[in-house]
Amino acid sequence: MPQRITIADAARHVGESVEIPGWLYNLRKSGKIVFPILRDGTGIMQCVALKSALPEDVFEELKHLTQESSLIVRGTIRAEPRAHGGYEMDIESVEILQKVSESDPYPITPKDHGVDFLMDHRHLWLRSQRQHSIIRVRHEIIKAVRDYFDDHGFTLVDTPIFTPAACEGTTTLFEVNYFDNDKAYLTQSGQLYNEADAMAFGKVYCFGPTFRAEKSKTRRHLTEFWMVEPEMAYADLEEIKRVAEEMVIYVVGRVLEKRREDLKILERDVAKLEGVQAPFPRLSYDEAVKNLQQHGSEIQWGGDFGGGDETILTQQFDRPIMVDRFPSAIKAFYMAPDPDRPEVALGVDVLAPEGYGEIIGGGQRIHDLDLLLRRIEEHQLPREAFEWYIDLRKYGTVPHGGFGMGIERCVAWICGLEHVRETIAFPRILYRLRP
RNA sequence: UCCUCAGUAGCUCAACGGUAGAGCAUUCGGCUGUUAACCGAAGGGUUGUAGGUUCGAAUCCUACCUGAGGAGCCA
Repeated sequence: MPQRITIADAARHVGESVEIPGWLYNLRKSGKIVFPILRDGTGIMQCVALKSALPEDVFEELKHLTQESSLIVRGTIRAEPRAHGGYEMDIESVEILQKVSESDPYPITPKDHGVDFLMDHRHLWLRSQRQHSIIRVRHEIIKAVRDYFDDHGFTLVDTPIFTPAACEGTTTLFEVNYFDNDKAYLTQSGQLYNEADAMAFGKVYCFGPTFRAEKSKTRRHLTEFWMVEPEMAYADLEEIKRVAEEMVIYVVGRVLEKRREDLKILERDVAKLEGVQAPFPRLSYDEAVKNLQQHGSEIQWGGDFGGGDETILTQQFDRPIMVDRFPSAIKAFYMAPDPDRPEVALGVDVLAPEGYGEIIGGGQRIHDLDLLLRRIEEHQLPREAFEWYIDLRKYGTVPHGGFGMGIERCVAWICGLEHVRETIAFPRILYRLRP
């Protein structure tokens, strides 16, 4: 039996007789020679079958093979400059596991398709080259994020998905009716639990899915998305900004190092990613508002940025920017106020360049017991639900904070995608639950 | 939730008041180096649904359904 290899490994088996299990990606034929294009999940490789070199029935079978039929090809690997990827297999024999029916052919052809059709066939769309590249970049981003935190003294302490109380507004929560005496919700953030974990371990992070029942129908929103959230005890806003900047630079660098081929398939302008270096421009909210007004925005001090505002702001820079000290009034109850200017909060947003918008939001949390109690009251939150959270301010409270980074927005930015729906295998967006 | 746009062959689109068409996919034929291969032929349609205007509607009008883009909200 020949050795079984993958297409990604083909270069190391030149001249050897091997077998590759896979699927038929495409087939080109020209009389007495056919070129089956094989994919196996690790890559795509052209094979060559000559009528004169094969038994009649094998050649005929191959000639009529349909797209996405499953097969094992056996033959010899050869370096071939005419083939994409530089290697080719001279087919000696094939084993067809299943021939896709001609009467019900594979729906995704090598030609163009519309968004609706592709989304309805997402389970098959994942087989195409472009989707492979995106998912591989996503994998690298997640691995780089984990490596960054693992190598900088953070402990992974994951937080629950079912939560009894809201982290932010209650209008955007998914309610779950299961627990007898309590309403439960799907988490929108692990942050509150992260704070407890940080008081136990110092530096922690969580990484998992989060859920937002927002009626958002834009290219930047998913109802279910993945978020990484670090939280640090004894950290102030400047430290939080430093870590966010360092992590983003590390992640972008890793993708450039390991997944350059995929960025090429995605036709990403890597020069734009190579420019992602320290220091990121830092603006205060005050400066950002002034800047936006000068560029024709209607924004007034006290208001939140609109989608257009983020674009105006980020277009002026060649790398992500950090905007801090937003008005406390538009931020969550737990945000620490600036001691010198209580009307602004010690929060920071990181905005990606090229119009990709907010990828990180974070800041310093309130660590003073009395102030936290006051804020819970002002926001009319049920104190009972927050008793455990309040405890963190009773037993050895310290300045602390962290941030959350949305993985899908980060993938969309690094890959240069128009829409976040391609950044996850099975996206959940408004009005779309299937497949 | 609101605003805008779009639904025609399996897919991508054309026809914009007067006989519904092309490319790809599928089938058959041709081609020994193709690169979304190419060349020839065939099959494939209640034009999203319901109603209306008209001698005549894919085309104009109304409602609904589905999708896309955007707004608000957010990562």
